[in-house]
Amino acid sequence: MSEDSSQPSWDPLPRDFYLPTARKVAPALLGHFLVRQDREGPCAGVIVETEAYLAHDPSCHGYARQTARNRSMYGPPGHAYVYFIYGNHFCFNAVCGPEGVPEAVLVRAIQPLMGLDLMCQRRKGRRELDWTSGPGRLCEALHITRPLDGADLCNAASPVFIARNPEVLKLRRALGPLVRTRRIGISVATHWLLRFYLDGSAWVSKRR
DNA sequence: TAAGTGATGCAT
DNA sequence: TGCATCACTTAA
Repeated sequence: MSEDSSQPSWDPLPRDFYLPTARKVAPALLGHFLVRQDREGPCAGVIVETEAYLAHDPSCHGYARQTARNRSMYGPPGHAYVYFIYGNHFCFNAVCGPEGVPEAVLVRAIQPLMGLDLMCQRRKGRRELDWTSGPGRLCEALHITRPLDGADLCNAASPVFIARNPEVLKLRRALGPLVRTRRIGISVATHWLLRFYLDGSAWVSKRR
């Protein structure tokens, strides 16, 4: 028995990967793997769309001050920041920058890789392109909810983590070009170019 | 294009 | 306490 779905050989990105500003980390995450494992089994996808939220960015949840909701953003890098929005949806972020500096990368879309049956179930049989093409959609497909807030993304035993793609450059070439645009759904700092995506992926949530 | 959904955070 | 806001999704 070499490897099976119960013992995947994922190699988590190290904590110092998340130490730089989210502006740098957001594009660097493209092509790596978001991995979720729970009682139902493992699920994973290629990260194809991200947005950076910065410490001195008025659209960042941590901009004003630390609160109960954004506490994880102020913690050490390489942990999850998961929040509930619009009464319906969760959004998943990777905390960046040193402890005390509230920065994070919102993962807006992944391209399904494994656990497709689970994603299909959780997304109620919708077409595959709609499973994970949006921040709320991917959280539903991977069953990412508030209890995962603060989870360690640098530990392969964690319920959610990010694994290194050893062929990330090759994959970026295949799914490129890498496009940088304005962020989606915000009302301030709307012109800042902090959204990044791989234009060749059909799972990108919105073009432009 | 707009309604739904409920936690959050700031103003009372 | 009250209420506007919200890093979204779906159905139309």
